[in-house]
Amino acid sequence: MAMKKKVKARYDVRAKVVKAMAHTTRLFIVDELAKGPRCVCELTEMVGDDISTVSRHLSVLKNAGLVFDEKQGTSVFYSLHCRCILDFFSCLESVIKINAKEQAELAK
Amino acid sequence: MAMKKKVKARYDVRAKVVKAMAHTTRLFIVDELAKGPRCVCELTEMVGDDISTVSRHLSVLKNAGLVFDEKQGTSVFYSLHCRCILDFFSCLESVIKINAKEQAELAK
DNA sequence: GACCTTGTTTGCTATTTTGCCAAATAGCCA
DNA sequence: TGGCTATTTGGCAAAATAGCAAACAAGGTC
Repeated sequence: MAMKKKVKARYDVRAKVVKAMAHTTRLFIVDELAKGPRCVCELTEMVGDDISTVSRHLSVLKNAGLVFDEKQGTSVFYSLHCRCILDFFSCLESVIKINAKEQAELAK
Repeated sequence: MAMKKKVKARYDVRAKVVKAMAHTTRLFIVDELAKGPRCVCELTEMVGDDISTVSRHLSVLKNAGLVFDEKQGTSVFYSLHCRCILDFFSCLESVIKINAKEQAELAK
């Protein structure tokens, strides 16, 4: 009658990862971490939100298994867990480009 | 001081697409549409939610430019706008697999 | 037209997500 | 130890989402 439990569970796992990415700031952070490890205060500086907010975003990403952290002195450096996340961005760009083209088409 | 407007705008556009995918049911729907066009009632049957809920999910996907709809008699068929969305799933699976492996490693 | 069937929209409530501030924690250094 | 810096966590209010049910719309059929 409804989505089977097993099937639902599979999509739940996927959704967890997608949800972790589903925020402007977190997308920015992931992209930034692609360039290398960054500490919370560096990211905070770039993002411009309160440090507690940035820390919270990072914990969301960490919780989804997208990043990991390492303590170095009093700082905490975050890194991408797996560069395959970056494929996301190319997927995204394709979708966005195609939509833009479509939009332009309709505007004619 | 904060993320520059232009940069933020770019990530906002991306986030909109990711957010549209950030739901168990919507991920399921996208995957199902990969197999071909489906009408709302078919999807409703599979998902098991109220038809109004499914309709709303579809409008979210449509609004993000991920799907489009065509009326056929009294039914409305939805289709994937661009198959490149499916690359998302392979990205997701990579991430999930790697995390699972890591988990197993830690459990040792 | 009356009446289905299929979908969309609206109203409403419940839940989740955001993001700031303040308090708590942890590592350094004097 | 005290004080300073970097980060996390708890509390809380505002905003966004989710999902049901009822009202509404649009195509068919008789």
